[in-house]
Amino acid sequence: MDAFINYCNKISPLTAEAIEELSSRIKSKTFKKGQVINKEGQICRNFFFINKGLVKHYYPYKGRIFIIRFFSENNVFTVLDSFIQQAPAVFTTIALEDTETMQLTYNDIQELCKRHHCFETIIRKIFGMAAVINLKRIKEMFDGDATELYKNFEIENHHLLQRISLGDIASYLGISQVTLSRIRANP
Amino acid sequence: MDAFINYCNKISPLTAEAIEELSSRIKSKTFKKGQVINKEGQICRNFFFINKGLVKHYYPYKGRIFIIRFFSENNVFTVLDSFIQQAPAVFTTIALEDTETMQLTYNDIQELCKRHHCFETIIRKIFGMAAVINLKRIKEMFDGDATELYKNFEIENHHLLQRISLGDIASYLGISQVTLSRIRANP
DNA sequence: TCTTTCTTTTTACCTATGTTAAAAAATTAA
DNA sequence: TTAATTTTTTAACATAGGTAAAAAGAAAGA
Repeated sequence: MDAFINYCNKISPLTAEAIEELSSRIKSKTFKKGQVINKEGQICRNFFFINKGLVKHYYPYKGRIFIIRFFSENNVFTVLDSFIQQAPAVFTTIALEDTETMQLTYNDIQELCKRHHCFETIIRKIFGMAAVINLKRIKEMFDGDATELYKNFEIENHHLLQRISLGDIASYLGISQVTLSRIRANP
Repeated sequence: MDAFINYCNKISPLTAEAIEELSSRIKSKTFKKGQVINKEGQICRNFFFINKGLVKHYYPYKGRIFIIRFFSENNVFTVLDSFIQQAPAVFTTIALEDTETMQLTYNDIQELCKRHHCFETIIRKIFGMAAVINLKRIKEMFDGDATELYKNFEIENHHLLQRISLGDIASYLGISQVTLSRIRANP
């Protein structure tokens, strides 16, 4: 829990009262490797902070899967569209490793934002950063051919390279496993 | 200006004081068709509301251009990454039609957020929506082949179809003009 | 109205990447 | 350690869509 409060404080300072209320609301929850955290069609009612582990967030389409993003320790995540609109998710989220999280419900976030301006500031900044990250992802998807996409991924996600399978990297880049294997063979 | 206040109030109510301060800070600015609003490399210092007109937001890469998004009347826009981080933009924004906007500076937004919790709530929601829209765009980019991408675009942007050139639509979909022309020929 | 410029379509050709299937390698379980 | 399962590589083939260039059409300026 301290890790999350720390994470928040780095973004913008929390008052003592906000920390107290936050602490009383936040709950911990762990997921086993391979466990579904939120399935498509299901409303995502929680906002997570990852203490430890790795998660993939994907879009199942015509039998293939397309990975939107990976989330790892010391980051927040939620099924953004589903959470914000409290509507069924089009994405599925599953744990790629045993994962420990802290969570706040939709209602917790609403109440904390309403009661503590300092917390609303933090959420505003988190949402802003999420928008920027998604924007960057759109840009990257345009960046040239499969080889360039992979080179880019290697640079941007160096720290995760060994933890993610080739198949999942291919799904993230929107190319086939075979193509990615070819790229690795002829660098 | 009323249009923007209206837009805000629909998201979450503003107090009278917030409206007053907002009114005193907001400025109007118009752009001629083809005029650059913000160029890559340049820091975007403003947050815009479009009263009238159409804008394209693109990523110039290796001689080609890739359009991230179109913005039209009754919507806010800014070069999100550049604005939030006050860092040089990687995108360029230009007016596709004569465009009338209202604008607030980075500093205006910071001050308004700090002084009026109600305004911070609105910005939080706007950023949240921006993140969701970008997420949706990522998803759409995975949606099948060029033909499906175009069908999708036709549905989602029906109201803009007649205002955007074939070349720009192709740039938005990440396909060549020739391919799009082929698609239109063989529906 | 005629000319110039910009946009869209068509044609021809080529290459990157998808698909399917099978072999090889690596990881996990027994 | 061996067996079972999963992941990665390799090969052969098919094709969607890219590039370049020219023709046709539409819009803008003189």
